[in-house]
Amino acid sequence: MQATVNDKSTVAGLRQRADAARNRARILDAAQDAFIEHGADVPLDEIARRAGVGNATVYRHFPDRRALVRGVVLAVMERAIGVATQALAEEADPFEALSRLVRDSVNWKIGALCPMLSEWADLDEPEIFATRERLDAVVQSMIDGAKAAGSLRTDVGSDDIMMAVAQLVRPFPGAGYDSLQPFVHRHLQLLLDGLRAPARTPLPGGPPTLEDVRRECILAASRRETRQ
Amino acid sequence: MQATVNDKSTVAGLRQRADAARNRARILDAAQDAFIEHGADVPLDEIARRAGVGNATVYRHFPDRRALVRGVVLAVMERAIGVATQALAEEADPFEALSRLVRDSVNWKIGALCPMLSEWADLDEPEIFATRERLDAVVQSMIDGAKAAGSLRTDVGSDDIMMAVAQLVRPFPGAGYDSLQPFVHRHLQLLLDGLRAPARTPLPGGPPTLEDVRRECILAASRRETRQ
Amino acid sequence: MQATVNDKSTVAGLRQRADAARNRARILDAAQDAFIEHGADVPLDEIARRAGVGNATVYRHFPDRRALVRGVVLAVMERAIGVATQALAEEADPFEALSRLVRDSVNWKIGALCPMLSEWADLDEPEIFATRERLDAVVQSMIDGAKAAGSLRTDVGSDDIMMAVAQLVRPFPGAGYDSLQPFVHRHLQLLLDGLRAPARTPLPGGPPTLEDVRRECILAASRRETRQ
Amino acid sequence: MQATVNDKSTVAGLRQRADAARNRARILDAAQDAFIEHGADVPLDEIARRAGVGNATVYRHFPDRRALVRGVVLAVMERAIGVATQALAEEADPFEALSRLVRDSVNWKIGALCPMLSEWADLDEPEIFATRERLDAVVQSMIDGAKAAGSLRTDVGSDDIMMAVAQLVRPFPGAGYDSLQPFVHRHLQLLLDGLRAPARTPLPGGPPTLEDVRRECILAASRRETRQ
DNA sequence: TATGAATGAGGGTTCATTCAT
DNA sequence: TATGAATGAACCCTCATTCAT
Repeated sequence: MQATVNDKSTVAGLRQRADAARNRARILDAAQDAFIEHGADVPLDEIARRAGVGNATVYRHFPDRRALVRGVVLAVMERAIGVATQALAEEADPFEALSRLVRDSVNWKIGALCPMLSEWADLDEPEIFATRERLDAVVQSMIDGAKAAGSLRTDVGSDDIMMAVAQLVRPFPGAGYDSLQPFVHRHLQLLLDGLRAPARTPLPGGPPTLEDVRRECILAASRRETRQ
Repeated sequence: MQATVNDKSTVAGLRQRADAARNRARILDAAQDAFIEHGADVPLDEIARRAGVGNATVYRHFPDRRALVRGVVLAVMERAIGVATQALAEEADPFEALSRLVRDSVNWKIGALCPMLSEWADLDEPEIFATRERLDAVVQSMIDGAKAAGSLRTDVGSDDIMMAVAQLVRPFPGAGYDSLQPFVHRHLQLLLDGLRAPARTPLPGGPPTLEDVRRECILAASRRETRQ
Repeated sequence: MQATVNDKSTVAGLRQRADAARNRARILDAAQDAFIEHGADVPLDEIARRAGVGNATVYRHFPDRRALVRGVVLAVMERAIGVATQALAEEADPFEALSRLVRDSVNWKIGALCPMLSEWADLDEPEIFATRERLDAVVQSMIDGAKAAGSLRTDVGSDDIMMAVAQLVRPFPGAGYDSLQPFVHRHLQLLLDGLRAPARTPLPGGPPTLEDVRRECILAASRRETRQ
Repeated sequence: MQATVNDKSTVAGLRQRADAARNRARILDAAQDAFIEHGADVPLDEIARRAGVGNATVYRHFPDRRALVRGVVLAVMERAIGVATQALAEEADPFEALSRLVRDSVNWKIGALCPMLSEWADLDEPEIFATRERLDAVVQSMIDGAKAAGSLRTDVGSDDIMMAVAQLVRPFPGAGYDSLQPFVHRHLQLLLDGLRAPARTPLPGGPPTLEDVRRECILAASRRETRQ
């Protein structure tokens, strides 16, 4: 599964040296934790230090911060797909499967998706896009099942839910992941209760998608450029 | 009301110059938006640029980042108190008052409270503390009324709600406030639906407070220092 | 005596306002102490603070740091001339008069001449030059008398002595004037003992003058420019 | 001998790269001259420029100004120890050995010890302390010998002499080392003549030590803090 | 005139990135 | 390939100087 996450490795099936592969994995792990704890702006030297390699080694594996963010984001989404797939397979009630995914989001470290929402990720990059489609697909099947079973309100979309979860499990800036612990499971539960059918009040507007957000971001960015 | 938010201004009744007052307000506004969009670590030069003043002018009004954070946090809380007080006075149903406060949070920019949870804020500073008590008091009276009226679930606390709202209306990093528009009102409505009595499922743990979060943040920071 | 020390004041005999004159004196006093304690690079705002005036008032009286340095240097030299003249008049033995001037140099704050030796003073400026000539004259008469009396070695010049004194009473950088107290009077006494006739060993070279130093400084500066 | 002066180099026998060692030496040399010419507050960028390296390279070798001051002070003291030891070994007359050390002080650049008296040096740091003890020991043995031989006045201490020498060979601020040439050897000779036995006049007070100066400096600094 | 306010330039320091071993 | 070293740009903050009241 990790094998699909490659930057320079396994180009044309070229097997990379064992120690190089090990370094790559250690860098990704270190980066994931560092992103969660310090945000996407953490010094790369800090990541190198955590991984126990020289800073230039980080650059060999990931030419810049974007590439590193990309690697981490792909790894996290793969993990999420795994969790969701398993939940869907093991839970009879689709709403329960969704709940499990949401509640578990702290454990599979959806928080490491933070940089995905920062300026450092390119959501349109093909592999990111494809992986996100696969994640969406499994979440969507949960949602469809739960709506059909009458346990999930029908006016929400898959991105509605994923975005709300991502917001709620996002650590406060400069605070680190632990700062969420006292609240996050309560917040997620409030959200799940709000998602239950029947809907207590209608939601304003229609279900938007991540693309809508991206459009806004791009607009905002261009406005910012103009201002300068 | 804003008059209580002063750092160097109106000390001992000394009227400050009109242009200085104007600059101070512009800096606060710029800082508020910049904190929301980029977090508490945004370069002060960026804030100066947005405010249309030289960087040293920022330092004249606010001797360091802490002072600037303090000014923004105080201003936001004052605004929130105003909104909440008015809602409480005008709405017959206390849950409706709470809903109005929550829905309006995008307008009074609760997101600017983010830096309050960073290392740059001192929640124990007297004026901050007093203002927070006043805000808590009015929110708490909403909550108490709504619980008494049987419209709000009884297992939530005031900080539960404020924190969840703050998370949901926080813009994506580097994205700007507008990026939330497609989602934010839906998310807030989902939250409000989840807050309705009767509670559909129990919340895990007991209602925590901002202090619990602060404690975690400080612990994390000290752990970070230790590691180095 | 102070009346000769003027920058913009008493232009064409125009009497300045009493409060302006008072401010000017306070600024000079504050600058003198600040220069002694912190060196010629002390912030002008600090001087304004000590003088109890606004910073712009300093600029009104002294358009830039050079002018302020000039004012202080002139005042100190005037004081030195006074001390020397009096010593010459009161002491029968000219070497004793010289000793008194040297020993007293700490009191009349020759240390405030520090900035004269920094990049901030222009020794060729007419009034500075003239005042220095007057000081040299009185010192020279002491020296001539002492040499004639056979108590001062004959191979020293007036600038030899003044420079050595200035060096010995110069506070250590960043240290302030008090740091000298434990040593300075011993050092000055060692110097005076070394000046006694008969000379125990000949001095290398001939007696140089301040101008020789200036020539070296200018050469060094031009070399520095070239290097860049 | 220089080998004992290391900060990061040769830790646990780890050989550092040749170019890094070269840079380190060039930075130390440049810093030494810059300290002599401009004092301990000279911009580090200026030092980097003189050394022909980027400013960040200075920071790599010396994490802050204190470390750089420490490196320079250690190097100078080592050099002084070398000169003094050799003089003591080669000169039969101990006063002559002392004279040679004093006259040579311009060459071994005792002036670079200035920052030792600023806020940037920590005289209690173990290696500094130990090196100073070694320097004191050799100077003291000169002095003891010369006193015993009846050629040095008995009321002076080792720090008396070293401090006076340091003062006399200190270049004028902004002037560069060369500006001293016309005077410095004459001043040093005057001092040596004043040091000869028998003493022509008694010295005021008792022989103080560097520690006395440090105490004054620290007191002055604290007073300065208090005033603010 | 005296003053508080504004500002641009510069110094200290960190960090992403490139280079040389 | 992996690494320590080097560097320039950016940020925070201070200060000399100018401006507006």
